[in-house]
Order: sequence, then C-alpha cells, then structure tokens
Amino acid sequence: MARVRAVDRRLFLLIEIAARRLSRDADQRLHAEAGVSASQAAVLFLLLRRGERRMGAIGEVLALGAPAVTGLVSRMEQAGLVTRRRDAKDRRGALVALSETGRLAAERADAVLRAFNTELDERLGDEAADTLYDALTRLASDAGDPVG
Amino acid sequence: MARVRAVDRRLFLLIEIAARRLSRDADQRLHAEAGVSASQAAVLFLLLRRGERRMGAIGEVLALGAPAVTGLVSRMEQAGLVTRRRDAKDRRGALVALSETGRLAAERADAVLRAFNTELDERLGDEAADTLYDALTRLASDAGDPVG
DNA sequence: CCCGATTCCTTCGGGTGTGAAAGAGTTTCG
DNA sequence: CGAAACTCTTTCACACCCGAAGGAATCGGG
Repeated sequence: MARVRAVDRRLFLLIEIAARRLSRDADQRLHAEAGVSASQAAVLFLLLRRGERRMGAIGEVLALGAPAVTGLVSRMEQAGLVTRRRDAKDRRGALVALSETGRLAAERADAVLRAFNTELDERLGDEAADTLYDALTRLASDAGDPVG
Repeated sequence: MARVRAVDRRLFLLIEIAARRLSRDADQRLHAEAGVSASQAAVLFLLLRRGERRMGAIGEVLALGAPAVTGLVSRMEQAGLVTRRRDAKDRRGALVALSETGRLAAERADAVLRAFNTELDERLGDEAADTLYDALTRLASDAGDPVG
C-alpha cells in the first residue's frame, strides 16, 4: 500500500504522484497492446480527431514545449506512425499527419485507454470522476485565465 | 487559452496535461526561490518530516522506481542537499539524510509550495479542492487496493 | 524594396523517468 | 555450514521533458 500522507496537502505533489502511477500503468498496457507510449498515443488521438496539425498546435493542446514536440514527432516518424512535411503556405511550419500504420495504432490505443478510463471511473465513482474531470480541466487550462 | 477538449474524456491524459502545466510553473518558482527542482523538493519534504530514510522508502512514498531515486539522490548529494551513507544494520541499504543546506532549502521550498497550493485552492474553490484531493489520493494509492 | 522584429522549428545541454540486468548483502533451508 | 533465493541499490540504454540559443521563413514599417 502506498503512503501519500507524507506530502500532505501539497496538491501539486499529489498530482505528480498520481500522474506517475497512472502513466506507468497506462504506458505498459499501451506498449503491450498498441506498441506506442502514452505520449505518442496523445499525439495519435489528436491527429485522428482533428487531422493534420502543425508542431506548435500539437504542443499547445498537450501542454508541451516546442523541443518536446520535435523529439516526440521525430521518434514517431521514425516508427512510421506519422509523416512530417513542410507547410507549403508557410514554409516555417511543419505539418504532421497520421500514416496508415499510425491510424491503426491510434485505434488500438483508443480501445486500451477507453478500457483504462472505464476502470478509473469505476474506482472513483461517477460523481468524483466528474468533479475530478472538471477540476483538472480547469488546471489544464492556462493559469490565470478562466476557462471561458 | 489552452484547448483540452481534444483529449476529451481520457482522464489519464488530462491528468498528465494538468500535471505538466503545474510542474512547469512550480518548478520555475522553486528554482528561483529555493534553488531546487520539484522532484528534489518532494524528497526534501519527506526527509524534513520523517527524518533519515532509505532509498526504497523514498521511492515508495513518491511512486518512483529505484533507478529514479538513485539518480535524484545522487544529484542532490552532489548539490550538498543530502548525505548518503550505508545502513550499518543492513549494509545493502543506503540511508539518506538532510544536510544543513538541505534543511534550509526545504524550508524555503515549503514556503513556495504553500503559497502555490493556496493559489490552486482559490482557483478551484474549497469544495472542488477537497474532492480533487480525495480522488487523487485514491489514484495515488496502489491500483486495486483500497486506501484503507 | 529592404531591414529589423517576429514566428516556427530545431539543436544543445541537462534533469527526470522507465525496464532490464548486474552487483552486493542478507536470509533461508537442506 | 553453504548454496540458493531474496532484497536493495546501482548501472545501462533509452524515452521524455525543459530553458536557452540558433537558423530559416514571414511580416511590417520605413
């Protein structure tokens, strides 16, 4: 059994610990059943739902800095999950798109995380899950600005 | 304004995004005002409250694997924040203790995170903060096992 | 038109995490 | 007692994140 009391009311540290535990679990399942990491899955979902995106847009949605996106997309490109090409309209930008391999991986990953999410909902209960979802959404939005 | 809708009801991805934003913010403040990282601050708090601890115990509380603890403590030792010595009673173990420098850094870091936590509470509201705290505590406990 | 400011991405150096395997110490049991 | 099993930490190779700095393309004012 894990002891969390040590960090007491430090909400921020608690979030980190919870995120670490969940990440490790989700990462293992994703690797086993979809062959991708959790970070890669997040990019796959974004591209699956919204289509081709620029590096900066990916970083904005996932709260990642530019260097993180560059590295993540590079590894995914090397794994054949996505393609990267220059934006013809603005040649500074790079457009990232799902490959066919990537689309299949995205669907497998979606099934894995859907199941994982259901487990979490059951562990927490509907009401707590909803509150948690709302609170995290607010925290995941830019600090200072209300969500709007 | 950040867009979070893309990851929709994937609670796990949402937690990662929220944790990343908060970490970045907290990390900057901690570096500026206490000269330590968020991970290091977590270790400092643990040692401040509970005293000397073994590597494994640190990992258990913070949900870190053994290699992560080794690296973290090594950097902290090099920075003069903690001391590491063999456990005389069981010479496999290593005991980590706060140095005087570490104790001062821990107190400064505590002030920083206390203020940060107050901001979060205000942003969320008391009720939501309590629910969030409870839910995260359950998630931060080992999966499967109830918190007890 | 052109030079400076801006935007977008990448590179670089370094902290932080993982799983797998190795090394050292303790315990267990035949 | 001694070999096997177990526990604790470290090392290794790698993924992933950051801030700072650099390079290429675009934009904007003179």
